[in-house]
Amino acid sequence: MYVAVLCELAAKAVDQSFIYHVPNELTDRIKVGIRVKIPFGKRQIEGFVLDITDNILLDKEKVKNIISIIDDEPVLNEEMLILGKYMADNLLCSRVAAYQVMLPKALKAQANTNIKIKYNRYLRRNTSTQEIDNYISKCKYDAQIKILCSLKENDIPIKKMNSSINTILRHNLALIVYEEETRYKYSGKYDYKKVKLTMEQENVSLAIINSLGKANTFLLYGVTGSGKTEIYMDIIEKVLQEDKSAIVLVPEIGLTPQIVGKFISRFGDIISVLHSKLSDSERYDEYRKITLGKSKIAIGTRSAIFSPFSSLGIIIIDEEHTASYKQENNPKYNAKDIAIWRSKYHNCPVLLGSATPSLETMARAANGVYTLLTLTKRAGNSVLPKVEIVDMKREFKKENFILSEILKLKIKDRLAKGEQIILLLNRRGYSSIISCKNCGYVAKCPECDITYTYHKVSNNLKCHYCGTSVPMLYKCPVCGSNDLKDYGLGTEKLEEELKKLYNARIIRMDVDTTTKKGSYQQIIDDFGEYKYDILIGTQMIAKGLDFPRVTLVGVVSLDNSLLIPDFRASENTFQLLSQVAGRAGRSSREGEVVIQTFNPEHYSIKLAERHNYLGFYKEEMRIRKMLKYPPYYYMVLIGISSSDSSLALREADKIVKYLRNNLEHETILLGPAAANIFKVNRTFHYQVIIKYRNDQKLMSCLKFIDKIYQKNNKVNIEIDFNPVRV
DNA sequence: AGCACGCCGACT
DNA sequence: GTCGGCGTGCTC
Repeated sequence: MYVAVLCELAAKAVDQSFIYHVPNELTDRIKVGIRVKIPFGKRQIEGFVLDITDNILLDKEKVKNIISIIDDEPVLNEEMLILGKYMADNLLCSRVAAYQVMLPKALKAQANTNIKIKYNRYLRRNTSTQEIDNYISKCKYDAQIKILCSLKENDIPIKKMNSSINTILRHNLALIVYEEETRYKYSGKYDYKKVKLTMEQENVSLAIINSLGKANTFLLYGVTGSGKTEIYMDIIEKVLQEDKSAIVLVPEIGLTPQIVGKFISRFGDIISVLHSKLSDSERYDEYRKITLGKSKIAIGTRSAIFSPFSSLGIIIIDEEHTASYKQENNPKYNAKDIAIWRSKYHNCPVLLGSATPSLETMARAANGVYTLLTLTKRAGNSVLPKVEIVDMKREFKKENFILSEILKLKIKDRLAKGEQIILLLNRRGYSSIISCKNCGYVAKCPECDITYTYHKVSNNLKCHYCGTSVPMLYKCPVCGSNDLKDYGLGTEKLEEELKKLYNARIIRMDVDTTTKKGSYQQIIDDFGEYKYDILIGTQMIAKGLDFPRVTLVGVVSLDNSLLIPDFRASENTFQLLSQVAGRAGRSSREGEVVIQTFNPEHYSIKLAERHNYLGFYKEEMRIRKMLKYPPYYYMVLIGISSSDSSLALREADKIVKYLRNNLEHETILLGPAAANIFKVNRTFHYQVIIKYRNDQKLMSCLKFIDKIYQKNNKVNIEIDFNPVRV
């Protein structure tokens, strides 16, 4: 017997199967999808068995024996094997990289870890209670009697053996059993009560329930607070009745801790929770619950889309517009695409939910590619908060550099009333942007409508889409002001300012206060328990939070978001504002939102103020069409990097030339241009953007380029299909 | 990826 | 004369 083995090495040079002979004593344990240990050159590595055969074309002298078998049961099932091939072909990643990303660390090839199943030891009754009572009546040891009495009712967990237990075992009254432990324990609240769906919710739910068993993609467009989670659970209940399983993707489980509690309360212990804050052992346990059939529902972040259920009934992607569904390193997959692929494999629907759908998704719904379902009403009787826009240009003249007059007053007012405040400060852009603090003018590339980035070395402004540059500006071309500099305001500075102004309890939440496991939850819990008055944070606090005591949300600086040199800057800003607005006033107390900006007239702000998603969609689509951006055009980004800056640029030029000569004429090529982050760890990054509608030659050209640069160890290239951050 | 082979410069 | 630099090529 011979096997085709895919070795663990992610290098594309070895992304092919290698043939090994299986010694007779191992043949009955070989299955497709298991891992085996193999000799590879002078080394010993692991690999996945892709195929089993008795006939090989290779010279039998050359074929080596496998060393050992690692798994009793396959770690890759048939669906995963096919899906990995699809990913490799469509994302231009190696097959191993595709398989590895599907598996928890404990099951990856050459995991090199010591992640083991944890067993708990129990003492279990092995005879009738009658017989135990008989024994007790004759027994003279209190320790034994105590154990036996509770043994009549329940199994007893055993940490250490002792003579009493040994005696009980010797008399055949009990036996030792081992049970698998799941190390992850949900520690949140269980205050969920099932509610009756409204008419509107009921109709949406029914539309999807009626199409269970068919591969169809739905967009559920529903305003914040319209009770999408209730609908998800209603559908899942039906799916479970049909003995099928469900996957629910959420942007970041830490952001929506309540959802897990709701699901456990309603469905019990048939849930696997999968997210980035789990330890490797916890993740392994949650994953095992799925493969063993103990779990019927997986709730998790991006990679939970690979949950290996044998029979999927529905895939739900909540907050579908979120960028985190796209993996930014290899393999650069989008969980939405994987969801749709799996829905076809399992014949089940995909449900994409959002209050602010991505333009791509909404456009597909508008074209009938996806089925559009709408929720217009907020559940309960809460109303959307009042939004107020503050022009920071005027505030600057009054020397209010951080907080505007009105926001200061409102904070004071809420503190006096014993209500809570959330202040949002966007993460600063990594590149330096030139905008006028006097009139709001922003330096942008006229062709790409992308903010220019200031480059210190060459002292000029560059467009990192098309690569053109203009001289540095010192005077605003609109109002003549000299105040063009980029000012930076961080969460720490804001905290300082607040401490100066108020006697309030302030907590800060950003990347460096939340890296530790559980610290995020701690902050959320503390704020929820009113241990603080003001929560300051980056956009991570915008999502999914639900604090009834919060009545004021202040967006301290919106412009960082608006000015990011990305064609989705407006879309992201609109989504952020809508998200934030949905946070305030979730209870009976009415909420208010104050937005501070230098661009108060910007359409994404104006339309967010009026909670007008469809208006924003229309306006943004018009611009995308004009500038030939997605969803009107598809996009591919080729990143070219090298420690030698001029070599990288030369190769990038070569790539553009090659593509220009080989792609369809209507395909648009932009660049090479300096990437958004030009220099990282002594490597210089350039990028080329391809915009296309229907280019039959594209894939083969990209495969060709990919192959060429595999052999080049001075220049590295990366290909990103439909990038989410450009 | 890693390991060996191989062909040129600076040393005891 | 040798030690070691890292370019190229192979791994069933």
